[in-house]
Amino acid sequence: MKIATWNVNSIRTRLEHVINWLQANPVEVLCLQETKVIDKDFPLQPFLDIGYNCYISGQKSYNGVAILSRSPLGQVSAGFAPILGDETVGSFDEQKRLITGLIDDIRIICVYVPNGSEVGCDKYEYKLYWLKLLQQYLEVALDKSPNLCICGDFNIVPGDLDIYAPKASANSAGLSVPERLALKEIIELGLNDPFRKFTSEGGHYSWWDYRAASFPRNNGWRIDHHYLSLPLYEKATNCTIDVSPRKLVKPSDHAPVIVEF
DNA sequence: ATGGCAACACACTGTTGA
Repeated sequence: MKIATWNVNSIRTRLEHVINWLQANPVEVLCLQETKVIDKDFPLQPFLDIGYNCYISGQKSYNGVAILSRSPLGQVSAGFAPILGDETVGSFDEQKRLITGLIDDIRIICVYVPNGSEVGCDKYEYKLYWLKLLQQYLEVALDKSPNLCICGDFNIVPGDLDIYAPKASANSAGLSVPERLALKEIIELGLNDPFRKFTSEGGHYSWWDYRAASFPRNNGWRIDHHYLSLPLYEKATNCTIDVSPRKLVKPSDHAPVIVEF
């Protein structure tokens, strides 16, 4: 089984790329982020036509997540509130950043972690609190599901090997100590990064800035990840970043990442 | 230090992204 994640930076703009990619790479599950479209305008039919069930949670202009799956998902829900309750979550589900469903006995969670903008600003504080909620959410989810795969755009560079210029970017959102600590605490719930099971060297990235010829220079960041509970991690046979869609005309700034088990 | 590129909306400029 292959489970892929891809921040598409607008599903309507990237529709042809995603359809073509799925036809060439018929993964069981594709998790999408930054769909940037309200649910009634999501282009469902092209995905139904090629055999994917669609589960979507979108909003106007920003954010938005979706899970596409060859077989129907069970127990689908969006946002933190179905697990954590309205009182804990407050207004944090207004931004559509999490959707989940069950395939076989595997809990799939698709996330778009906030960007954070600049260290110390309101959006950065929002990101840190959002990560706290995610941690609480995962504690419950892991308790219920021994087989769990969370994947998406984490907007955090886990280690200095995961970015082309760690020192120059050290003060950027995505690298700060509190963000990395928040991710570490999430991982320590019992999750594992399958990319690092198979690849120990640096130079492998999933996002490249549109500006300054970042992609041809491979000036990238590895911020799109899967995290697997131990039973799944042990079964993982491969985890790769497919850079080919990033080479197309009008690409997303992110590349898809695929785990196989 | 700054800007560069792309997508979107109460659109031709401002905001967001990472």
